[in-house]
Amino acid sequence: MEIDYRKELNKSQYEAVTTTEGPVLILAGAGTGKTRCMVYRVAYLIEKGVSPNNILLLTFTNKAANEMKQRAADMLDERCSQITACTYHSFCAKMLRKYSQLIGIQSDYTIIDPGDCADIISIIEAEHGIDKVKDFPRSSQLVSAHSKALNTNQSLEDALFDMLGKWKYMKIERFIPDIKKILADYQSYKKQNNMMDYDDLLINFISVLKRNPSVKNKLADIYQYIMIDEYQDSNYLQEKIIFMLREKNRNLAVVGDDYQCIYGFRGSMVENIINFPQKMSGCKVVYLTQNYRSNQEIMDLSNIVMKKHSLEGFFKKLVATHVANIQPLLVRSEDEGEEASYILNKIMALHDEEEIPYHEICVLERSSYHSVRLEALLNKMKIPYDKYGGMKFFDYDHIKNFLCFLRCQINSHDEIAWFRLLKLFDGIGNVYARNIAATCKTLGLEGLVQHKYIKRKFQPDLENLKSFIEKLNDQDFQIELQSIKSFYSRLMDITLMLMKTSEKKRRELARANKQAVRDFDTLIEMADGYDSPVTFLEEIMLEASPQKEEEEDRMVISTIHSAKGLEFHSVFVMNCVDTMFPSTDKDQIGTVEDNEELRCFYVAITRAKERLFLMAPKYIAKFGCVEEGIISHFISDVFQVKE
DNA sequence: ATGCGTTACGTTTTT
DNA sequence: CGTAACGCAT
Repeated sequence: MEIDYRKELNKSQYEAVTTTEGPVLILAGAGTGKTRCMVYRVAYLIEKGVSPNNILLLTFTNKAANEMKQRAADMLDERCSQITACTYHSFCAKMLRKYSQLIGIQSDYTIIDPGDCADIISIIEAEHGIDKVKDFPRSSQLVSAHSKALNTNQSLEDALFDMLGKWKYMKIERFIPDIKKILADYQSYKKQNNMMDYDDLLINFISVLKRNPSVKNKLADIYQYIMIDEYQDSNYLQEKIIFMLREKNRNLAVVGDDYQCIYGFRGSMVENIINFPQKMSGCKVVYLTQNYRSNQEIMDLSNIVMKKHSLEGFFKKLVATHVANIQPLLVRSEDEGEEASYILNKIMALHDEEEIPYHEICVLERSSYHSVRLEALLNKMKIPYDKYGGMKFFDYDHIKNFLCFLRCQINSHDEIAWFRLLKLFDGIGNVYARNIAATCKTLGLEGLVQHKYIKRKFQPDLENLKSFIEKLNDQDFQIELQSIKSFYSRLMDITLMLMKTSEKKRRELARANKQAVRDFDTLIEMADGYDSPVTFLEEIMLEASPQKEEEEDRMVISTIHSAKGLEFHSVFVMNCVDTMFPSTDKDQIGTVEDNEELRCFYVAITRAKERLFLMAPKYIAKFGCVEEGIISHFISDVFQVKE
């Protein structure tokens, strides 16, 4: 099928799509057809005769990558789905499965998530005997400071300072040498145990490229055309990778919008996109400013807010295609309860009277707990919704524990997985678990029967566990998952029985257990199509959400961070009051944090196509107390307040 | 050393 | 209001 690019794209989009040689920066404001450009670009390259094998498309989530591949394939043909399209992390993971031996790492390494990292740090702290020192930062804090330092090329001290603030940093400053020692041990622990955290995927791939020019050249030759989505959110390490692959051939298209850089806390650097033209000589810059998404009223609001408050970046004034004669609304409800019921009623009105399908309605929130009241109402009224952001499926303890059964089966020396599993048994707490896990680290399964607490009452349980895991090895993957489900749920029942707590708590726990078992079924469904735990675990670690069934018409509740790239007929933005959204207040105007909040606000309002409701309760609950809700300083001077 | 009950304390966002 | 660190009794 022939595609008429000139007809289907506007002038700047056409330029963005057809500039295939050399570096190009595509500055695409919200709703200006960024994704469309990427999809057409893939099709264009392939139609021009470029082999799919030579195209690399890096996106922010693997979901986005798959969608773009699919759209290009639907438009042109199946060849489009043969391109390499994934996140930086998945790409590095794939490359390391091939090349990690070159830097002395086995290729069957395990990917660990920040929770596992924190567990490792705790174990190391215990070895050093500093697990009970007062004021010592929590292991999860050390993990994120360490990660931030690496991703931003900062010193550990600076990263900790940024994270904790001056006051708290002073309290922990004296621990810096200890922290550095722990982190050094942490690095060697991972190496010894054949593990990589998210940052290692990037860092180790960089060292492969650095130490092996032949590999670098080979990959540069394979991936002749590289495209990167959401470039404003790339960080120091990610840019480094791309620049290394682009030393010779410079066919690199980066797409993004500096106004939408909202991952600074994770090391994203707006400077990467802002300075891209300077860094890549001969770079062409294409501006996309024609907005196809929102009505002019919504565009006016976003233009005015950015003009008033934005401190840096390329100023872009976006133009809409149509006027709606409906203004965005600022809703001043009494409190958060009324905010929730206002949203609920409006949703029902939109759906029932204006016939807006649920999936065209979205509630956005700065933080994922803001919607608890609303969710209760939606459940009560049986309005179906999906929730994006916040706690993810694979972050839940029962899911992680479930996966630890698999991990122990695959690698019976996986200390971290043993540590988690052992704590499930009655009578085993942190200390016993740590020590027995350490034994398993060296002895594997035998560790369960050769540790130093062999006479304790939990020993029969451990022997049971041992034979259970041994049996797993002979089973088909699906059957294996079923066995784990029944083993683990029985374990949960027994633990509940042995507990001596109030009837209230007991009922609560029983309900949680039931939910857990339902989640296991979801997990088992997700594993359908995989025939081994190894590949399943890898995919899971890098894209942590179960795919939902498409049929039902469901509305969306999402954090703003997880709503990137999405659009809806009607959008509600919750809690537009200082300290909630933005999380900063008037006193912080001019700080980097405040500016990131502004960009976050920009992302939020530009998700709306037609209707936009900015919610601002007059009173908000804080730590159980009530506080006045002060209208977000980004909009207080823009809106006349409607009561 | 564990596990329960008490108090203090603090709020993001995620590959 | 909910969670996490702390202290006391097993």
